[in-house]
Amino acid sequence: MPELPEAETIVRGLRPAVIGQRIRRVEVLHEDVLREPKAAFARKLHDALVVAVGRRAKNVLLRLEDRRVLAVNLGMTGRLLPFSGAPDGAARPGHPAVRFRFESGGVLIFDDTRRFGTVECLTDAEWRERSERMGPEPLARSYTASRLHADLARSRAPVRSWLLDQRRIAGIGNIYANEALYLAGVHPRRPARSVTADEAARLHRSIRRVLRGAIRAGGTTIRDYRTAEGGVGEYVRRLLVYGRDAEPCARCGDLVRRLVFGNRSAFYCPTCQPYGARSPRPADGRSTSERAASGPSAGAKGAMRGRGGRA
DNA sequence: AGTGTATCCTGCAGGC
DNA sequence: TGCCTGCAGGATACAC
Repeated sequence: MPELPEAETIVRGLRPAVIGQRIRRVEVLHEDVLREPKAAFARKLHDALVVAVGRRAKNVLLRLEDRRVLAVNLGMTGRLLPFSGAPDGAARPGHPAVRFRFESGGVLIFDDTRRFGTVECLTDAEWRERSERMGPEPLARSYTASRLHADLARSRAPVRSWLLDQRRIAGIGNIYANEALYLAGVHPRRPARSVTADEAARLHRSIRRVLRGAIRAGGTTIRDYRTAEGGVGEYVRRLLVYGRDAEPCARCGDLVRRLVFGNRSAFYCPTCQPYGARSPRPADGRSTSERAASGPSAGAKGAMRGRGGRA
């Protein structure tokens, strides 16, 4: 999906288009992105005024009157596309799921090819309960390296799986987890609690650096993600390991490898991210799930189709 | 507590 | 050309 930087980019682009707009009508074209019957959902939103737009983790939040929240989780392929009136040719909705029609004549479309995304209208209390179940925001001032280290110490999960767990840290997905681990020199399969204080400090820095850099670049477009203005995310050109199976590491020239665990691909450089000081990779990792460096995966190559060159 | 697997869904690339 | 397989930025639920 859209991870934290993509959600943040959408939020920034959406603000001028939707703040101050009053929803006149809601049209649900695919009910499976809702968590309640469409009639009830549409009734809640009738005549609601959008007062602010924000983000929590990977969720885009349209704040309404009465402290209610329209919470949008973009899933893998969700997009929020505002149109002021006449359709311009930027990013045409190919799979509209929900259309919000404003009093002004403008329209906001939640478009989602795979429909893994969700759109919910929550009360202040419902939203707060939801938010409390999510981990800390990695870009918050209060999120320190020592906090990260202390939290990592409580889990035996592989550190890449740990970073993807929204209850532990919010907003990180597979792309930025892999990039941050690469920059920190930490093998993705290392048990979270084996990460030392020094490594946690490096990881803390690299997480922030990657997320901030991606926000500045407008996110990462592999295929479906678009900014609210319909543009692509340029961070795709700065990716150092994600999707680069069998390509040379930018730092040492060794070949980037792909591992599969936790049902997701992990990309790493075996030289820059040794599993341990003594054994360069998990003792049993190679025979089970590690792919030969000479066999780039069809899926990873396919996912990276059409992107630009290395930065 | 973790892992592997399956589920929701569509589109696309690669192999044959 | 077509058919089949596997993969994809996410989240969750299940059995082991």
